[in-house]
Amino acid sequence: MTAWVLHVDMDQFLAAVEILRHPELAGKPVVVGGRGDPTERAVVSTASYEAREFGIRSGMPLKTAVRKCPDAVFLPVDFPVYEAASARVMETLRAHPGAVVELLGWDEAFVGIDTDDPEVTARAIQAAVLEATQLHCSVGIGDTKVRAKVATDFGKPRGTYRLTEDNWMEVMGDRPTKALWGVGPRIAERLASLGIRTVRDLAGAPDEPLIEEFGPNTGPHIGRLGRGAGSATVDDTPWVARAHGRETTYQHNLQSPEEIAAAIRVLADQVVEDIRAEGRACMRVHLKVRFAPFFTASRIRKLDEPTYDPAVIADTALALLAKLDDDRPIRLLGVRAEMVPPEGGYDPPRSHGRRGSP
DNA sequence: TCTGGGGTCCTAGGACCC
DNA sequence: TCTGGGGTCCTAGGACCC
Repeated sequence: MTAWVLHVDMDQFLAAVEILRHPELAGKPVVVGGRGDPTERAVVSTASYEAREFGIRSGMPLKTAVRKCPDAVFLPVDFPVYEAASARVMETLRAHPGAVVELLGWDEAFVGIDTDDPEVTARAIQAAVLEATQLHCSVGIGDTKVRAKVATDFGKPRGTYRLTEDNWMEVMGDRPTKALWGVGPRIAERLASLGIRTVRDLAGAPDEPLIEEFGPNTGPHIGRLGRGAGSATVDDTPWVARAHGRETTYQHNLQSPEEIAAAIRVLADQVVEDIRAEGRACMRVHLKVRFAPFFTASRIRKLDEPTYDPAVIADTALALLAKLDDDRPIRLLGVRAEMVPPEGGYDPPRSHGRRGSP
């Protein structure tokens, strides 16, 4: 028996859930995003495969999507329904004998499992998820988390794919560094400035220039990504939130001090609901503001005393905003409350996009 | 036609103390 | 008159992911 990492990823998750309860939408271009109104300021959360054929992608403004496919069906994001579907999926994964399940998001998880035939296990998991939820998923198989995660894309839709030390370079070597999980456009650009463009370039790069460019922790981490190396340990410790925040893009830019203050109070009230539910007080307030046309700033302030008082959080956010001293119209405001850590701290300290050692 | 909302972690640099 | 290191706390801001 060998220890394997499986990465289970639901196919077109939000769109698939919507099609389940609206079967007449099967086969049609379906776009889930915002309030389902493509004339509003909002973006695509998930596009069905049919919608993707028109060039519609996640993160794209709804207004762009409707131009690409005027006949697409636009639906609002319905969080409670997706949460329920997600819970059934994760339950199913946990029920698989010997599986250790680490959630990565609503619609994906790592599954650690000892097996001689990971493809057979992957197929069994796909069948179990389909039976329990009528939803399809793809499964990446790897000898590390990074390789399993990257492998999933080659298995989509409804398939499996295996990436290990043996075929990593053959499959990934000529691809751009951006194809790696954890390398976004900015890091890809900085790597290119070092002459590193492909995964093979990165895998062969010595640590020193990476450390110089990205720092002592991140530099070697990025190098390891190029090799597909890294942790193979799937950790099922329940995730504990560090912070809760709310942000809103306004359909019309905010201009007057009164409407700005009112908007911040609304956000602070919502944030307090969330941290009360968590039972941990706010110790630091983060303000995020996007001025029109598109300049984003963020500021943080530690509170003298942890608090659940929405007025304190709102006043702190307003003070941070005042300090920015920028009177351009505002198109987005965000208030985030960093919470007091739980007794004994975060254990183990970890996260999804974890960077650095080990 | 401008570009969501929920998160996490990392790096750098200043302030301050010993 | 010039000026060491080490450590911690805090803020600013960047980057990534789903």
